[in-house]
Amino acid sequence: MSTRSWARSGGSTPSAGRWCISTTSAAFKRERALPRGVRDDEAVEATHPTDGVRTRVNPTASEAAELASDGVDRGALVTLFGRCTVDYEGRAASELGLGDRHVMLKPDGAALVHTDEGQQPVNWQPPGCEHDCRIDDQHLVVESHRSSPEESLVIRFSSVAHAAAFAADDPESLDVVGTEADLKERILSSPELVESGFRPLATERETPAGAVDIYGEDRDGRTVVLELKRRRVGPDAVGQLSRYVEALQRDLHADADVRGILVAPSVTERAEALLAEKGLEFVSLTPQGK
Amino acid sequence: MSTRSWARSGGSTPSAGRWCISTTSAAFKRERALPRGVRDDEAVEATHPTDGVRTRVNPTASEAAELASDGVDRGALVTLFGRCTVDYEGRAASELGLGDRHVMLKPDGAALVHTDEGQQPVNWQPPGCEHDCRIDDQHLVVESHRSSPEESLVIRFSSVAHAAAFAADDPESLDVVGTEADLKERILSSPELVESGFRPLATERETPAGAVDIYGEDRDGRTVVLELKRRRVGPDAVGQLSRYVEALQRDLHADADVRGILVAPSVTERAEALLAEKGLEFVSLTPQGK
DNA sequence: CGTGCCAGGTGCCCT
DNA sequence: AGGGCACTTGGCACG
Repeated sequence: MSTRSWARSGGSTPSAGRWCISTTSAAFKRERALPRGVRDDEAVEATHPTDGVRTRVNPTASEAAELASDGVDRGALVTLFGRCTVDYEGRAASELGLGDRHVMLKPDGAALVHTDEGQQPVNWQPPGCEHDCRIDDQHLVVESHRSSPEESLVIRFSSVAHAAAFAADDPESLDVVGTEADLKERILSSPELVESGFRPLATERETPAGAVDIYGEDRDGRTVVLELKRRRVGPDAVGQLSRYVEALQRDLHADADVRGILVAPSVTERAEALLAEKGLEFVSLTPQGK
Repeated sequence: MSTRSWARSGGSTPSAGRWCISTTSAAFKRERALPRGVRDDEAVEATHPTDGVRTRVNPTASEAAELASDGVDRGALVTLFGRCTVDYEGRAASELGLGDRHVMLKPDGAALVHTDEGQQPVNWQPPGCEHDCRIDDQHLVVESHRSSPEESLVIRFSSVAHAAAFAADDPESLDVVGTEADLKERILSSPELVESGFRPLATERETPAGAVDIYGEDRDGRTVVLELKRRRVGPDAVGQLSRYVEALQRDLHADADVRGILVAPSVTERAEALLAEKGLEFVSLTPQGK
């Protein structure tokens, strides 16, 4: 009943992963023709473009384990819903008593345990894990494990209300607008937004303290360091800018006059006080038209 | 077809949420007796302890919308799998073309869109949203919306391969070991781990720059500020400690001698350089027995 | 509600 | 593999 993740052994490139998944869809249909001696509350065959679904309601532990193991083996996205306990040990350790949760096993090795509350999973495992679905003492046990760091997630079901395996084909990638990168582009194409006469000279300029977002000169030829934030900032951003300014002052000359400007939609009160204390400046700018 | 979230209107306390959900389970059973003129590939009735599951494979858009809307209304955890586009607009904005994804709508108003890759959802909405499941131009459209900030997530399905609603009862809370709080407890009960003669005087002591993790005195009566981190730290933590030390030096007396000690498993090279530069110290400690 | 900060943060890019 | 940092960060605790 041990399982193997295609996504890991098949290669880490997205295209390889996608290929696995599209073949999975066909494999699903072949599999369905086989008599398995199980109740047919599985997925009905469909001509739907999105095919490749295996489902089971209130399965036995064995049925759930078979479906989950098979799905993992085929590179499907597997979901389980039922009453379970969850134990994690790795960078930290955690215990979670019996309750109803939704478990998702991804073909890239990620595992997610969701309760009915919160955006974040109550427990998880990052991509790159091995999913193992087995029967232990008549119950379904799902274990996701990885090395470096050594981490293991063990989900013990007392009952499974639903098990499903989905063959997913997703060629698209997300396109986001309104990030810090957009703010950078905006400033580079319209430097006067920072102040009249500002000339950007480099981005990601390296200093002993790290890379500066935008490095340039003001109208008087003084060195200017910009730290960009896409949202309202607190003291941490001031510390970051301060480190860069100090590093550049050391790096250039002892008497170098380096201006540091924090560019963000707004600053908190404490951050503003820190800015004043360090002799740093602030310019209000937002990524997009907002 | 508009929906309403029980978890939001019913109150924000966990116990209230749980009460809603347990009643939901009963409501599910009542509902199931009603003839609805739909194919019965829904969940079979079961005596299983984890009950309250409605499932539909390859539903029509209307069937999926009905199941999802009904589930949301009843405070269930709703999942959809199918081919869809996703548009988000709020703090930022994003577009995602057609692909197979898994959508989860939680009774607390959270929404998650997962592809077959990655631990993180490709799109999401935090708790507190209103989920709306409707038919638009023959297709299922799910919209999760919230105000303050104004944010909306729109999922347009070209086809739905699977729809499900789960009544979840989860009375347990997660117990984690190995956090910064554990490290704090460890130091408070064994201050000599930091250094011989160290005496903690306060935790979360307020300074103009923020609250100090542990505040105390060394064997010579000098003020000591501890900044704790559960894992290996970078320059940010040094900046944090530095801010506290500077603030305390100002706050006490101009000539106050304040020591700053970073307590963590280890530090990066650049962080170590920053520590030396600022005259701060480092003590290696880990939350648990690790 | 905003401010500040931890998190098993995750993800991305770089060396 | 490790470092540095952005993120629609999320989540919590506190004023």
